[in-house]
Amino acid sequence: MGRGKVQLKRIEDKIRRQVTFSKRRSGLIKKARELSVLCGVEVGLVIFSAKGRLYEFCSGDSLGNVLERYQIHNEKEVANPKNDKEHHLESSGNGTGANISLKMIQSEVEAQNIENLDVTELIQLEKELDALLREIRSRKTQLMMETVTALIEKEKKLLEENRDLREKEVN
Amino acid sequence: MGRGKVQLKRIEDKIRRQVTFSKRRSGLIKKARELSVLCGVEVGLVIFSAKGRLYEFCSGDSLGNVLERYQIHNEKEVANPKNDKEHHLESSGNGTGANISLKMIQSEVEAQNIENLDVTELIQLEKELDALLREIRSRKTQLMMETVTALIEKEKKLLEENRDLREKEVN
DNA sequence: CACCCTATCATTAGCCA
DNA sequence: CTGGCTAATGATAGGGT
Repeated sequence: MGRGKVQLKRIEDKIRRQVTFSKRRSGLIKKARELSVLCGVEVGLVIFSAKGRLYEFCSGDSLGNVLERYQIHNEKEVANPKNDKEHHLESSGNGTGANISLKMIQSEVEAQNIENLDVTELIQLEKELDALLREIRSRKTQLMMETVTALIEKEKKLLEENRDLREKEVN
Repeated sequence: MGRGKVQLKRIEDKIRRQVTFSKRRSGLIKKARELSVLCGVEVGLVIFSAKGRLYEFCSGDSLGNVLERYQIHNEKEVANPKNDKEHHLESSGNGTGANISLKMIQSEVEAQNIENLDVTELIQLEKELDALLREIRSRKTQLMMETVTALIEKEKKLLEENRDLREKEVN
């Protein structure tokens, strides 16, 4: 396809490879979806980008058996931080862009049933969700770093305070 | 594709559906192979036919190989935490799987100049490094989570101790 | 079913904004 | 990097063997 014939070997140019990956990845996922819908079969697809990013497609549940491992993997990345956010991380900056976007998207999704959205709207929604996901991941790391730093400082202070109190007790 | 435009819904006619399944299945697998080769990424694909027959494609040796990575990865995540709970951020790095792999790879790379490796060896090396990178990223997250948990617990203890000491002082 | 053919539709490589 | 554009290749529905 395209202007030139395709060689069945690794694309050496980094940029071209990245672009091709992006295009063909979505194409492959589309094909997988079509196969599962048209033929009513279960399809599972996982793609690891060179940078270790995971892209996946899954048509049904029984296949979830196979892909469960990946979902477990995802849960560890997504679910765990969430718990701790409620637990301890909430002290740092909130009202972030992610939160705002999330609310906007949630209301958008609630406002009109997804079934009623056309392709353009779905693509737009998809983009927003993708961007949000990236933002969330980045934010997650940032928050965890801040939390660790804060906790270490707090620990230092408490240790000092503690030492002082002990000294007083001795006197 | 083909003589008629395609509808994005299940093909009702059994025969047509079966034929389409057969054709598109091979097409999908071909696309998956192309993506993995052209872009040098790992792709895993499983297709369950209506009768439960399994068709699969994997960029490496077997689909299990790709999935195995996560199993191994998960086992390590479950088995290791005990060792590292005591450590803080600064005291990381001991005989983890990642380190062992790293040493192996480092010695491998040092032993023979990269320039002298052939494509097969380079692909193998690439896979190892890719797997290692993913492992490291996951491990990073895990360690940070553990660190946060440990620090929170330590903070609790210190606060209690602190309170006790203050009470003593009052008396 | 599997393979062959071919008109048509679908995907995409290369470019550019 | 993200999004069109277009030419050209690639995939495939329908039909035959």
